[in-house]
Amino acid sequence: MNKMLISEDLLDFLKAVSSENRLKMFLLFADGRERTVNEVTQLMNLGQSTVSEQLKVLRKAGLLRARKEGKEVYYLPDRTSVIARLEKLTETLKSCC
Amino acid sequence: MNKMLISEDLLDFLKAVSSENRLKMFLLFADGRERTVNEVTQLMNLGQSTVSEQLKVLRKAGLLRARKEGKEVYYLPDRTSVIARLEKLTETLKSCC
DNA sequence: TTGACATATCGGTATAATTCGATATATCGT
DNA sequence: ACGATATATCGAATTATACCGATATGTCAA
Repeated sequence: MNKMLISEDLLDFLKAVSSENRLKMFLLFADGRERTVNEVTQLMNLGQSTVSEQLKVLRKAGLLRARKEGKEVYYLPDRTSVIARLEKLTETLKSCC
Repeated sequence: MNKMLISEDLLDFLKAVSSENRLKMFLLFADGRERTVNEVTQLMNLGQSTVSEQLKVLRKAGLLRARKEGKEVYYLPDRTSVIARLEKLTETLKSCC
């Protein structure tokens, strides 16, 4: 009855948070404040290009959103999307229980 | 207030479910029934050694438990642990929201 | 003890992910 | 238009992951 195939979206979400650095990066936003790529680069111990790429991964996976203002790009958590994906994950995994 | 460092356990859990094949493997147990390594091997399109290894990953990550009976090893979902880790994840990720 | 079977481990290979430095692109101020 | 700054993209190197076949280990039955 339950054709539980795994959605692309869910898998992207899981891949995004399965990297320690990316997860740390995301948790920088725990205060809800937005940050520029440069700010994140300072806080992480990684090169600028790396941070840019990984923030993009987090964005495509629905964890962050990006807002461009002048020459800067502000990233911020995508509250709605994160919650939706968490619920989807919970529903999927709990199917066994 | 919230010193949110990432636990090894949580990361293992995330890595385990971030692979499509491992996730499929886990979802085979959606009916709650236990299965041997061989049974899982039949259902997935993978070699026996691969399945054995990946089931071990799922077990170490707290998704499955293993029960040995004679020469067979029965795997089954670890309900309690899955739920605990899901809650931990949810709590961690929702810190931003 | 031997043979058959289930599972685990090992060694190797192919593929994918992470990271970097260099460079390209975009925007701003002068 | 030019220089400075922020970010993105590219190409390459390194490292990690997934997978396989072969083999080892453990268990049972004869």
